[in-house]
Amino acid sequence: MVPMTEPVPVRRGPKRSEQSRTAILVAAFELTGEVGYAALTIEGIAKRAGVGKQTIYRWWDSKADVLLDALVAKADLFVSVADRGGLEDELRRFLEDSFALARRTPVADILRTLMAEAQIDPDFGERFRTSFLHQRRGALSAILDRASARGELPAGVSVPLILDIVFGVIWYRLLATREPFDPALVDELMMVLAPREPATSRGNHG
Amino acid sequence: MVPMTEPVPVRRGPKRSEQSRTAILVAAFELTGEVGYAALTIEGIAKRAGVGKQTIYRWWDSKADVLLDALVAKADLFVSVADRGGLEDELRRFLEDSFALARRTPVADILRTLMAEAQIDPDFGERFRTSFLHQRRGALSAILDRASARGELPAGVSVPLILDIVFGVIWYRLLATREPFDPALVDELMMVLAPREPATSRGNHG
Amino acid sequence: MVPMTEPVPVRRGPKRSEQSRTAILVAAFELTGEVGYAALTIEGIAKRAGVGKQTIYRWWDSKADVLLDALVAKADLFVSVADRGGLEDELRRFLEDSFALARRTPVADILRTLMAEAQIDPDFGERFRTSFLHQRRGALSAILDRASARGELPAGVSVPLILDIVFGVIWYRLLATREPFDPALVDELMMVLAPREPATSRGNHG
Amino acid sequence: MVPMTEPVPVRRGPKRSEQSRTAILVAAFELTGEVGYAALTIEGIAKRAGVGKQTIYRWWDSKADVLLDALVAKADLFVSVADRGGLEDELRRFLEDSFALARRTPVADILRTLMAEAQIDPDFGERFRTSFLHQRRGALSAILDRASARGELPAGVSVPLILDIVFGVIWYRLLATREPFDPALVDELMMVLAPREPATSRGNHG
DNA sequence: GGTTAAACGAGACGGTACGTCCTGTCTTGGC
DNA sequence: GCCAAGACAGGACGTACCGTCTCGTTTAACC
Repeated sequence: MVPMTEPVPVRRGPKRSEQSRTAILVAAFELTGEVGYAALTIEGIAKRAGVGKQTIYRWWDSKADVLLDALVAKADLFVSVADRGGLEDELRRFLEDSFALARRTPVADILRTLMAEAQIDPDFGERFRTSFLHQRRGALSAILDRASARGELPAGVSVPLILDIVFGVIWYRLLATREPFDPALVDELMMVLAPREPATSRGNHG
Repeated sequence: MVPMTEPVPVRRGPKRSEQSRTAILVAAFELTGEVGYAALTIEGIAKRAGVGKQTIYRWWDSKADVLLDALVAKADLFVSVADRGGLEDELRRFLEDSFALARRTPVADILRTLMAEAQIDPDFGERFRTSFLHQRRGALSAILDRASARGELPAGVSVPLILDIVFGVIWYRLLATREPFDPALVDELMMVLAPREPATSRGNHG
Repeated sequence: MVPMTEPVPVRRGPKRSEQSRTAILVAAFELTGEVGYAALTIEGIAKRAGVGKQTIYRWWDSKADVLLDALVAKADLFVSVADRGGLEDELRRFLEDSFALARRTPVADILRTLMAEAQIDPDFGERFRTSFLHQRRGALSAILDRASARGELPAGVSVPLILDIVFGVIWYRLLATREPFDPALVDELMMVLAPREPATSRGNHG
Repeated sequence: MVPMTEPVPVRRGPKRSEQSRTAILVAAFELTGEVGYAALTIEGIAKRAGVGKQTIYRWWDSKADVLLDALVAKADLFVSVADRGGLEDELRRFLEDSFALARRTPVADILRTLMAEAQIDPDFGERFRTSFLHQRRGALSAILDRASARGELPAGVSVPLILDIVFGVIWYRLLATREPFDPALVDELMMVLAPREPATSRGNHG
């Protein structure tokens, strides 16, 4: 018997055009900025990118997916997660990086948009949650798990709760109040989530 | 001197049809449940309600505005804010009521949808924020201001921060994690926001 | 037997407002000139006339009927029919008057429009034919009948044929060629319809 | 030097669908017969033809243009113009053919409608005149020019006048009197337009 | 002089069609 | 076989009018 080789996909013809892909992402990014997501259309992207509509439909499921790719391609979404030896340092750094990201207007706009679309289009919601939100949550989770192992977390405050609070506050600001991401907010959050224990007792609020 | 009467706009002609208004709200509510917001159309609402499209356009700016009205008309959105003498009681009650609301599937679905639309349609966003979100925030704010006056708030934790945390956590669950509003979460939140000070030690939560 | 009196409609309440009627006719006339018949609407007439739509619907069946009334009210549609003793004189006079009428731009425009609407709206067509076209035809018919009695008509040329030719040529110019109603055309028509018999032989065209 | 080739518009993409075009013309024709021109709508044509509205708007300017195409496609609008050696024969043949055409109900109905629409929609009017009326006029004009060259026309009767009379009578019957196109009318018209010279007197050019 | 009914300006209403826009699919010809 | 171009069926958009129907006011005729 002949050993099975892998079924060889028989791909003939040209490979995916990187040039088209890039043009599409750029067009989507720019158009969102210019006309807003509501007025963003596949046709508009195609025309701006000098591309056939089919080329977009071939590789993405929706305009939100294009935008998600565009966001990742365009913006450096780095947030520090490195082990710096203590919750204080690491959490503060995470918050500062996250706030800095949320202050970059086009990034914030697209995040808002994607979170919105995730509510309206359930399929995209699934993709957005698993490919983006879970990943973000995992990053902070790593920091907090280390802190938990070190016994740095306040009693009664679980890791999931802190995740909910941190991301909750960030997204709530983005989506609801739209107030600026003031650095002072980092301090306030630190106070609640990683209170520095005074020598004698905590909670001493005169 | 004769007291000025208001200039009387002399409205002649037929009055707004309450019957049509109700039929539209019901239709919008039902259709959202049946086909989802993405497939909800003004035309569909009009047809279901047995109403001309113009009658919808005459009184609402968008399908999201219809849905917002429908939510308010349909759901009892009551959340307790009464002065019960102490933060502990009042905040817990507020959280429990809010969670209960967020557990009612159609209510949660419409809240998600409206928050999403608020991101995509800036005009509706403005209306949603001022007519709905601000009001909710004001309710909790009243509780917290009273508590602040009583000196019940932990040191370093401002009222706005608590507002952000409470609503942040609620909306983050609704929009992002979609995890159930477990009653235990109330306890956890209370622990962080209104820690019961035991006389001797911290974290003693019996 | 008691003689039948008319059934007495027992009309109480206000009489038809002549002011409204006039305002409507004027508005219809003006608007037709300004925006054209295609863009003429009952609503537009009502608004321009400062009148409720119902007032128009109460007294007219269609915008074409309003326009027909407006035409009659506005334009002096007199065409000479008087017995002048000979076909030559009378027919020439009739043609000249008719041409003069057809040269008055707004009159021609409205005639075109009404003839057009008569094709498209069969009910109005019926009214237009009986209340307007028949009357015109009757006028010329009177002239020709007199001429026929005097033996002035060329052999083999019946009255109905002349009616068809005269009105045919006029309407064809109005509707199809839109060429000016040149006075020379009167002469040409006279030549065909009422050739002046030279003493000796007919058809003597030197 | 290389001869310039035409710039070659490089038409890529699908060609116009003949199937859709035909379905549209048939639907327009049928619907006009069934519900009348006033109730004919682009939407109705599209639905009946199983076609998107855009496909109609892409290729035609108005429902009247569709109908004009439908008329040309559906009806054999042939009218004899051949040189038969004498005005008598040729004109009689032209009249008989034209009358026959005007007796075919759907043809007459559509002609009426198009002439009407030409009055109401000036743009269509222009197209109708140049693409249809001029052509008809040209046909008869050819006959008459030949006759004129042969000296067969009665003195004082110009070619344009005959054109006006012939088409005037036909259209006037179609639009105004709606009386049947009786064959006797041909004889009457011949008598006026091409009088057979009695044996004795002049003009006898047999 | 009070009653009653019609005509009125205004405009909300259920509808229908408009002409535009975009969807996602399909077709063509070039590379 | 991917691609740009773009025609296609479909369907919603938001607008404009249709003709009907209140509404409250004004104006006669009748009692």
